[in-house]
Amino acid sequence: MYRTHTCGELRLENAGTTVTLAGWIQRNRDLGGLTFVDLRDRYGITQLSFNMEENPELCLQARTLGREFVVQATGVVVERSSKNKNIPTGEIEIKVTELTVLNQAKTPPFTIEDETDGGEEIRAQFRYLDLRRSPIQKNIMLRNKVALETRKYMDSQNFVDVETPFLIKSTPEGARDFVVPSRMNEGEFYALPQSPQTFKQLLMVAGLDRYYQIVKCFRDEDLRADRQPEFTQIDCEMAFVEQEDILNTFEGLIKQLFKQVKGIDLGDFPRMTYAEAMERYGSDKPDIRFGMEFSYLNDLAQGKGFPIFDQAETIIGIAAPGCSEFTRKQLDALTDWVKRPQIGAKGLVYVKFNLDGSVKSSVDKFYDEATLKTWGERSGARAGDLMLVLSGDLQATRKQMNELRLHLAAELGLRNPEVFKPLWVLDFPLLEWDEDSQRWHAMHHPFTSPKPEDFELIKTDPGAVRANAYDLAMNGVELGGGSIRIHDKDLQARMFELLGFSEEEAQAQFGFLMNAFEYGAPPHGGIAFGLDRLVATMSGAESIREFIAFPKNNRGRDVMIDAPAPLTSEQKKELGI
RNA sequence: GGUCUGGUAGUUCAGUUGGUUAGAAUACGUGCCUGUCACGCACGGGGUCGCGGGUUCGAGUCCCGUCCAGACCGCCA
Repeated sequence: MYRTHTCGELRLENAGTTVTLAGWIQRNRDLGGLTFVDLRDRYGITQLSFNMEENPELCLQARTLGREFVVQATGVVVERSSKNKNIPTGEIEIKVTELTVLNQAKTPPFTIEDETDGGEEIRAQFRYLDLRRSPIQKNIMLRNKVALETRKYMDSQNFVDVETPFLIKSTPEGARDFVVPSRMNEGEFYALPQSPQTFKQLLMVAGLDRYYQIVKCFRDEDLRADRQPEFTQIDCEMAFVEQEDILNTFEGLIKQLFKQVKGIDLGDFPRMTYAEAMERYGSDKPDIRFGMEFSYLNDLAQGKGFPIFDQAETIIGIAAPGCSEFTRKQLDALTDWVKRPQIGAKGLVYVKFNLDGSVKSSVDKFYDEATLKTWGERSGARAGDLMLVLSGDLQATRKQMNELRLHLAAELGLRNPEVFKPLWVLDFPLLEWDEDSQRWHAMHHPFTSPKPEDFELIKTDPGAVRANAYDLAMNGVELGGGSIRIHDKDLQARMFELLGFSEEEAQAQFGFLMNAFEYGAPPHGGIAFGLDRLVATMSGAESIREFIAFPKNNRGRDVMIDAPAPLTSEQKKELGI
């Protein structure tokens, strides 16, 4: 037996018992006559003690233990004469009588401690060492807990876990596919699924009624802190449901997860239409932990001789609480920030509502104090607040102001990682116009059903058609989204037509689905949550990489195994590529 | 495809206006030390300043190119 206990469980009440522990050497403190060794495993750290007078041979051996050696130690649990209040095992130590080095270790390239000295690159390269660190292990275990509680909830709601294939067919809609050459069908390729979308719909046609899967999805697109080429979804589909049923079922899931995993009661989730979210926050995933909502100032700011505003389609202001004391330097920094190419604003107007009641703005030349105060009233600015105003084309200005709002809130500490504010965003547009290909694209995917009452608009004003599609946003992050699907063959065919598919193309690519719809497809709908993002959000983190055991870097490389890598010419020949 | 930031000891970083032998902390090695827990003290080894080119009497420092890393825009049904 390698161990009788873990390194995290022994307490004062265990004193006097003989135990055997096994783990990694965290640190070695050689005091001359005494040597203390911290032994670490997943569960914690326990101190081993060695005394030169009592057992010189063993003490000399202990001095040779290097960082990350794997050792087994047997000894008696004793109360420490000087205790360490900072760790749970700090009242005891093991007076070692037997010590075995199970494996030696090279000095690791960075310290295996909570606050490591290693940078991202070196930690990625030695990911198995980074994973020894407690904060990362906590993330991985949190992920496990979320997955486990998800399965419990889904099971309690009668969902069936069904595996769907990874080797499927490439489709032109949506993200780029990862492709896999077929050896047995030379010149032909599988694609890895961007999501199990069509399969879960077929499972509804099959009568499985309630499906879920915690499943890898693959998208060959550029990476971000919150985007990996392979990521995990909690993928779900239900038959004989309306939107309301789905929202309730999965509001229940997220509530349950926060309750079980974080001990947090989220309460009922507020709802907002897409149109309202865009109007009030300029985002389809607004962070509603703080205010600073948009106010539209066209009627108050135009016609007063300020040409920039007079020529603008939209003028949007937000009130930053308590920021009237911002210095010239701070305001310049904000202006530079919005003028960066990534944001692309032309400039930034400010209005300071000073605590003494006076008003100072960068456009005092054009607007008197009374006018500026009407702006303040509309935006809800109070004495001590700073109003920031952007103008221009409606869509661009909303987008810019959204970025500014989030940036400023982060600087002001308003994006509190301990606070969780879910929000259902409803009634997404069915379609969006794509300038590059000069055609309509499905905003969600081509299987999303339009709202019946907007149906007639498909011919006259496709962009105005709303879909039975919904997202769950939390703290400015899109946690998941879904829709009620089309289950009628003719409607699905019309949708493909609208998206620019010829009948032949539609049949070739999605014929299996439309054919299935001819054999009794029930009304159905579903949703999918990004597990990586969900877990990161629950931890108050923005990057999902620390919640994935073996993530890719920002160029899609695994720097530990050095993938992707070239194939040998023999392999390529065999694959016919 | 683009924007920005960075690359100097094993690691994290500093390096002034271009100027002597490139530093600190930590890690590592050796020695001393009986209650440490980021132990302490002393000594020591450790550098292709990412790579290539250019300017200059002289480049870690300036210029051009390139590679790598990170964040973002585009992209992500």
